[in-house]
Amino acid sequence: MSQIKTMKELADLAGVTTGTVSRALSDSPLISPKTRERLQALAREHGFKPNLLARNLRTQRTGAIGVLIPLGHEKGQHISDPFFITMLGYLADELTERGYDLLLSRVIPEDENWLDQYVGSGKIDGLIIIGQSNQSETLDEVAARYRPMVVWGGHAPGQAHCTVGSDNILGGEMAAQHLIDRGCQRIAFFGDPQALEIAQRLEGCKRALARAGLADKLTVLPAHLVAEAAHPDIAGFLGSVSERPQGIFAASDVIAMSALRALAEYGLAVPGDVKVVGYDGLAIGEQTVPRLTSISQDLRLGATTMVDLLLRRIAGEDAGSVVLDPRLIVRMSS
Amino acid sequence: MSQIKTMKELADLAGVTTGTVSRALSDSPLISPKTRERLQALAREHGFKPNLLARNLRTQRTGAIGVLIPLGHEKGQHISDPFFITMLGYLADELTERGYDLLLSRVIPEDENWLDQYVGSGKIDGLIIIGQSNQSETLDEVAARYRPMVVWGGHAPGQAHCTVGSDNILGGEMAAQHLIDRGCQRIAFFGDPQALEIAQRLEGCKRALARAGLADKLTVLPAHLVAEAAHPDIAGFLGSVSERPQGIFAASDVIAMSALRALAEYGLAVPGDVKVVGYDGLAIGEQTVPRLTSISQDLRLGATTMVDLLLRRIAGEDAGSVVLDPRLIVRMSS
DNA sequence: GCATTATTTACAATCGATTGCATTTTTTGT
DNA sequence: ACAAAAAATGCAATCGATTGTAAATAATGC
Repeated sequence: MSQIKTMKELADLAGVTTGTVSRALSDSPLISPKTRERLQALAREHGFKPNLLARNLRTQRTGAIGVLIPLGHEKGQHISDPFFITMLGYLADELTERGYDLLLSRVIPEDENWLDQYVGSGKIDGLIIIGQSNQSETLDEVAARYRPMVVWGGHAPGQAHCTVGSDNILGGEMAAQHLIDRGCQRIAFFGDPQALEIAQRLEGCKRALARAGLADKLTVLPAHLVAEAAHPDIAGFLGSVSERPQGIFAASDVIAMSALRALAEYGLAVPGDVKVVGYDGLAIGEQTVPRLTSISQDLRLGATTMVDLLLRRIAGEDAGSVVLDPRLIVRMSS
Repeated sequence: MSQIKTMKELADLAGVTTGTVSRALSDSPLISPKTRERLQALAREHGFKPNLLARNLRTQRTGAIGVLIPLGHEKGQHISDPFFITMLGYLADELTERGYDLLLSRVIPEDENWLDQYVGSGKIDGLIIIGQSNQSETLDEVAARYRPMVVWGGHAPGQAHCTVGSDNILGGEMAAQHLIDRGCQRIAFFGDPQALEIAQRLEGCKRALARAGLADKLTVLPAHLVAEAAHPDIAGFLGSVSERPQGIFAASDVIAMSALRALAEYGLAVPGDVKVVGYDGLAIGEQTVPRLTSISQDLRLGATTMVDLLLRRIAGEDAGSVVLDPRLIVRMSS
């Protein structure tokens, strides 16, 4: 049995034209059930798979969604970052469920118009960007002319691009309030407020502290987001402060894990000596010792929502930003 | 300035034909420097990006490499598994560096000929598969007719598909020998030997134990690969065994992390009461408490090697399997 | 200055499928 | 059995680029 590569070959073999084959294989009602089945059987028998490029060129859709992270302020951050990776996994599940493929490309931050590499190249039907980093202006600018784009991150008033993310201010407030409830007075915030989301979490943290009259007890350590880079930041901090914090609010679970490790190295008990709260609610927090208390963002819901919005925008609808509720997950570290 | 979408438009604007534009933009020597620069400037000015689908259809290459995991024996395993994700990150880095995109699609294990979804659909130039699971036969079969395919995993004699992976038998031997060197007698192996790689690691483990005359001291627990599923397996095991093992060799770092957690819950000190060695050498092992001793597979090198082999196979060369050296990384858990 | 060669550019086929419209075949009504 | 309506198929343009070949223009030699 010769291998059938194109519709033309299959059509010749069956004594019909490619048009008929095309319709038969796509279950068009214009075709008689008899020939439809005959052609489908023939296609199956010869293992014929239509060339998707040709189909896509004709139908003007690719069936692929681009996913990327802009790493503006944090060069060292790798695609293998747990948060990104978790989100990527959910997106992959969600997109494939809906018949889309996921096209992952690395962003070269040096390139001025990095977004245009994707947009308009015809390779993707839409774009999901994970994390704004410090690229909000670029995103706003592109959003003006490219509609099918959804961004994971913080939502700020006046923002032109469509975002999905948790209420970072509320989440920050919840984390700080939890530490306060647990009896902490001196609180340290680990995270670099250059990124919008982290700035918002810090903002919420400050609000809770102010309400409790503890505004002057806050220390902010602009720790890196990458685990390897965060650890020395944190170890250095713990070694140098005169008054050890009673509670640590880490702006991400990855930072929190570095904090747990550094604390263990200093012989400090968690939650006995120091209580720790992370942010993200990653699965990895279940595996730390002690298991990590965290402000959970429902990333699965986040992924679903992003895909939802994106498909609606692809369909021409003008779907707007969504803010999700953060949730406190109390485990063993607080 | 109107938006130029196609070459035809640009050609009309410049008063030439699409052929000329095409050659000008691809720096063909058939074009005069003068018109080349004029057209390139015009293209830049109007932000023209050629449609990649059309190009790909014509040139018969897509510039994308498919990446997938077959999850034959472990349905619950998710794309967000740390090992897969780490490998994915390296692959993404490596592929994009060489100008390829990475197309990630989920595999539906129910579908009989899942591989044909990719192969021959014209969407990808080559395929990288991470982990053989229990699908070795399928892979062999497809490898016979589809050349540009490379698989991460164990290499077995008589295997038709091209693999890259560490020497799992040697790695298993190293892990067990390390535990023996540390004074362990009773050793437990955590991992399900259904998968080829894990079976090989167990084999190496057995060899080392036999050499030390400890062959009868081995217990095998076929723990799941997924962290959430592995934990109950392990906790149950620790709760039920009469003689607690002195050393644990976990077939993956993810399993090892579950073990660390379970041990902590049972009040057992690591490495005091029980010593633990993982496999993979994932970055996450740096963040556990205590930091995890592991048999490291150089995943970055692995990714580079896979891409190398794949591109050579795409070029028609008949590149064969590669076995990498495992390396023992001693941290704090042993 | 004219024939000849070297450069440039235009023309048109091609990649492999989809789809509106024309045409043929089948079915229905009477 | 024949006209009219309905269903099935064929025809050919199309998506947007690439590329071999032919044609037009410019450069060279004598």
